[in-house]
Parts: sequence; structure tokens; C-alpha cells
Amino acid sequence: MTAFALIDGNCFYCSCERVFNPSLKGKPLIVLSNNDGCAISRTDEAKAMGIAMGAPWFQIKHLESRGLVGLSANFPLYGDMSERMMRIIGRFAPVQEVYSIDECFLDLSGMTQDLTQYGQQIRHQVFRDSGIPTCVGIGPTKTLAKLANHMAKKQKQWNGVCDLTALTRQDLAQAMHSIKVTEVWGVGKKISRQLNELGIVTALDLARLNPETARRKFSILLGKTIQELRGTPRIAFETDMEPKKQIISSRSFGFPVTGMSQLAEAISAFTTIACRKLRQQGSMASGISVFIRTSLFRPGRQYSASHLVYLNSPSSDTIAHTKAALSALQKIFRPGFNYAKAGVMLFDIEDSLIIQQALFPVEPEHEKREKLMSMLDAINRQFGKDTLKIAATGLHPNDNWFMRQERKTQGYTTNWNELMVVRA
DNA sequence: TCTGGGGTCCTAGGACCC
DNA sequence: TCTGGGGTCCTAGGACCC
Repeated sequence: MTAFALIDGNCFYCSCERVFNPSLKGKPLIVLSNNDGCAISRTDEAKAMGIAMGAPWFQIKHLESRGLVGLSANFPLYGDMSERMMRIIGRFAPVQEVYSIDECFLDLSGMTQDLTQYGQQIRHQVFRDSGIPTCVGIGPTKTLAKLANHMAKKQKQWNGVCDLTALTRQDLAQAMHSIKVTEVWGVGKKISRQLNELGIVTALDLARLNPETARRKFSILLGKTIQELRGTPRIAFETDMEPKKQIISSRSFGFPVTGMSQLAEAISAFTTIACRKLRQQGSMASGISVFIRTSLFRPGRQYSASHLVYLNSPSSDTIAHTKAALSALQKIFRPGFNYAKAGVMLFDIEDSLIIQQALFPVEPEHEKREKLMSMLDAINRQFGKDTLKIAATGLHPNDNWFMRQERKTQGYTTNWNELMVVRA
């Protein structure tokens, strides 16, 4: 029988912060989104104070007087901790699928030992070697492994590891009866509301729905989800990191932005980030789209627009994409608005090698640009982000449009100037 | 005053072709 | 005057995920 495990870090961002600042243990702690906007990770203590996922900081800031700690997100640190955690977990099975920054699947099919014990071993090892607490869910399909993980997190009796493959049919049904349908992987707010109207309230109810009916009434996806809930794997295990098909870089601004020049700097910076990611995965893109918009939350006249531009040939050249992006910006910019957010999206992404070998002859100019870009990447890797950049991004972004991060912790593992210093 | 960012997949509908 | 039907491709938008 197949068996998959889903391992995820408990309130991952908060746990990363606690690794480097143990005094945060036991305290209500949240990590905030960019611009210190809203809560994106919460410890149990913070949840107990009634703080919801996504709660705006300005609405809950007053809880600081009751001991709440709010920290700005430190994404480089979390990315680095994630890599460590994934490496440790990866040693426990021949194949691993890294699903997000804080969770991964293992294929445990064919293993003969007690899987609950094995799950505890994984938790123990990860905690010892990285300091991150985790929960483990095990099931015959990925959807059931997710469900098991949810139970391991919410129901104390599992002690952090829930193995649904070890349950009798009856116990499994009872377990699924205890889970609301909206907690099932792939069932969001909208679908669960529609399901509720049909009297389908729990995961068990959904598992009993005819997959063919569900496919016709809702979508292919829901049909697959039901089959997975019944124990038939329908969602593939993906071990290779697939290259991204679109790459987005966008930000809300720390302050309202009105001028074309500031927007242009921001768009250039976003393009720089997106193109770096593009080159990292060895791809080229032939389309770039730019969007700008005012705040959704402020009263008054709003403006939102986007424009897509195609290059003459696929490219990973920051300069070519920046030119295209700025021409798109020219088309959609309207004066007289307070812009709150902007971003770029790269489209039509393909493998560099295939493009060069099969589709487009390499022009000498093109080759020079490519060397320039790899040099730029190498310098920035060695001497730090933004050591070398194109002038359009502006020299002092922080003064103009860049986001606020007033409560950020150190780059304990990612910045030479901020390494953790342990005094003897 | 202050409400994240980065993805994937599916579907419906239009354009176009035969 | 009559004014089909099926297929493909593309795009925008929706739903979902973390």
C-alpha cells in the first residue's frame, strides 16, 4: 500500500525567530507581512489571544501591552532555515517533495517499520538539528496525509504524529467525521459554502459524495480530491523542482507613491528581482507584464491597470526586460493617484538551452549581454545583494518607495554582519 | 496613517479554421 | 435566401494553496 507523510514546521516563521531568540519561547509572538501589514505566522500563545490569520497589525498592536511580540518578516532567514529542515527530513526517505517553505511530502510506501514511531523519529531529529518543532501526518494519499497532519496539529492525543494508515475503517470514518470539509486540501471558502448548502459538512460527507457527480457539478479537481479521500492516489508525487511558468515580483509600498519617477524605480527593481529568479532556473521569458494600483482600502477614486509587452525574442536580460517594463508603465501611468502597490510578471517562460539551440541563433550582442548578466549575478552573490545593479532602480530606494520593516530581526544565518555571536 | 507576496491549475468564452 | 458544427488555441479571471 502507498503511504505518504506530510511534515511541516509548526508556525514556521515564528519558530525560526525563536531558534535565535529563545527568550521568545512561551510568549505570544507573530510575524508580520511586508510593510508590517498583517499577521502571517502566529504561535499558539498568540492564537489564544484571539489573533486571526491575516489580522492587520494596526488593529492588534494594542495587545503589545499584554505581552504580544510582533516582528517584521525576515524571509532570507526563513528560507535558509527551510533548506536546513528539508535536508534533515530528506534523509528519511528515498524521495521527497518540497511543497512549500515549511512543508514537504515523503514517500514511505513499502516501509515495514511502525510509521508512527518513524514519524516521531523525524520530529526528534529535525528538532535536535534545526530547533524547529514539526508535526507529521501519514496517509495512503497526499490529501489524506494533509488531513492527518491537520489532526496531528489540532488534536492533542496524537502527540504530533497521526498515521491514518494504522486506523480501522471505522476509526478512519470517525476521524474524518471530526474534520470540517473546509479543512480538506483543495476545498476553499467558496466551494465549501456550496457544499454546505448540499448538506456536505464534514470530510466524511465529502468522501461519500460520488466523484463523478462532483466532477460534473464542481470541477475535475474536486472529483480527484474525493478519490484521494477514499484512498486512491490521484495527485502525483513530484520530486523534481519544476521550473516556474510565471515569475512575479511585486510589493505594496511603505508610503503612497504618486510620481512616475518613483514608480519607474520600483518597476525596475521588481524587474531586476524577477529576472534574477528567471536566470537562476535557467530560463528565458518573452513576455513581461506590469501592474500598478491604488489602495483597495482607501475611500475615493481608485485606479488599477496592467499592460503586457512582448520582447522580440525570449530573454533573461534584465536590461531588455526593464526597457519593456518601463514602456508598459508609460502606457498605464495616470497622474493624480496615490499608488499603493505595483509589480511585474514574467510570462512565456522556456528553457534557455532549448531556445538557444533550436529556435534562435545567438547574436553576438545577445552573447555579450548574457556574459554581463552572469557577471552581475556572480558579483551580487559574492558581495551581497544589490552591490551591482542597473541605474534605473534608483540609488536610495528606501527613501522613496521601499517597504517599511521596523521590527526586523537580524540575518543570523544570511548576513556576515549579523551573524549570531555567542559569548563564552 | 497602517490590510502580504508568490504561485498553480482550471474554466469559460472568443477568435479562428475547416 | 439559406446562415452548421466541431476543433484548437489563446486569454482573462476565478479558485485555491502556503
